[in-house]
Amino acid sequence: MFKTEPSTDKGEQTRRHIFDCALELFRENGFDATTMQEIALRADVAKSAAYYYFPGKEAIIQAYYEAVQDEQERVCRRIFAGSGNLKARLAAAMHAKFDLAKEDRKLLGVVFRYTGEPEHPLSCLGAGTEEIRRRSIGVFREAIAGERLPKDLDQLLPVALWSLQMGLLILFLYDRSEGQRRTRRLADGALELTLKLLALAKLPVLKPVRTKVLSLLREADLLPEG
Amino acid sequence: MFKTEPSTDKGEQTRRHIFDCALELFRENGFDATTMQEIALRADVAKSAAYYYFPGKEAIIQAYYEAVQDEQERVCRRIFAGSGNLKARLAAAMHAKFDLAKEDRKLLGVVFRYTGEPEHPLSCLGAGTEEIRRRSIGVFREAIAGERLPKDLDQLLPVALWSLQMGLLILFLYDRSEGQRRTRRLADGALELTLKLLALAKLPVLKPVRTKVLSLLREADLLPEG
DNA sequence: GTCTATATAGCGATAGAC
DNA sequence: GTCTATCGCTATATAGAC
Repeated sequence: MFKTEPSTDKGEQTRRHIFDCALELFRENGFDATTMQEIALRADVAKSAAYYYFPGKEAIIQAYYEAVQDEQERVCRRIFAGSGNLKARLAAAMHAKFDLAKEDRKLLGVVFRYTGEPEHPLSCLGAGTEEIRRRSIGVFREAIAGERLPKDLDQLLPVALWSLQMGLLILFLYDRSEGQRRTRRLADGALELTLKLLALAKLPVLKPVRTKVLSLLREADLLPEG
Repeated sequence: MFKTEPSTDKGEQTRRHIFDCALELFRENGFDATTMQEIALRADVAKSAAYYYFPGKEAIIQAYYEAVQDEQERVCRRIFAGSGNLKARLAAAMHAKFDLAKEDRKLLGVVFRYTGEPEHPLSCLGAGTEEIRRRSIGVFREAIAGERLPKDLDQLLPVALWSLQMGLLILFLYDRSEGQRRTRRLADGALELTLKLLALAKLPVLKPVRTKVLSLLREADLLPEG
């Protein structure tokens, strides 16, 4: 990956300090309007010190997204330990990320900047972000862990829910309703629908459809273990 | 929009010439590796002449995407005039864009660069690209024009098909199979499934689901005429 | 390993020529 | 309206100091 993990205490502190200052500036003036120069200035280090820890501004955003992911996992693990209700667990996973990102919607948008560029190390669907994506999908895997589903659905659901979350995150960024309640309602509705479809998927009429969907996705290499 | 429409013949020629040279360079060296300086150099104009016609490199990509859209419409109109088969029309619309972009997959990725930034003029979901998006959806509207569907589905389908196309386009960029046949098969399968679901949507069992989906999307402002 | 000083090259804005 | 010359600012690589 991209990170230059500092190996000393002092380095760790400097890195953290640069990171904090950068986020401050991003929040004050926006991502594009902030320069590495300004970040270094506020952190009281030379510009090249900032580059030593982060290859560029985008790497700082990536670190920010990883922090959000850490926090989501912490929150979800606590909730999953308590509740046995599937719908509540899924809703918690979805809304946790919204809650964490709601003050930083402009920053979050940058995470999607290289979605269309497979080779870019920061492409949110590319090889460079595989680990964080695996963790992000893992949250949903844990959410449905107790459900005893057929094996194919057990593979399909976490990826499907993660895709849903990514799509909703984009809508979230465009949602100008207060507290983004429009997107939150859509998320709730989509989850309800997912659960309904999950039940329907077992009906005889829909059996061929279910098989078709799964084989299509498998062929397109969109499911784990090809 | 972003365009500086030249009003003289000479201006139109210069613009076109800069555009052609830029595309050449993008194809040779990639988008990010190409500078406005180099573009101007190849086009035999001053750098600021390039900036006079295009506010930046991204604007050139936007113009490229508009050219692709023009061509897709031309191709589709010809096909739609001939064939009455719904599935063939939809497949034609999907594959037309793939065919046009297949040599320029790296360039196309840049079109998605500002997807997560609503205010950016080049955000492919933002206000600045509304016209081209309307046209892109319109292709699917024309494809289903002869179908006499219930009014709600008539509104839903074009937007749904356009979303499908956008999603498939991203997979298309990541698809390293020869001729991107993996994505093309997925597209065919997804269309088949869509038509199947369209038929199923009329079954009594699924009536509440259909209503739910439509009201959800309407609430989230994802359908025309709110 | 941590960080600074320095150097090159591109971006994009401006004033103004034609 | 079309285009040029020029300028200040930024990104980022490199050599090397501590």
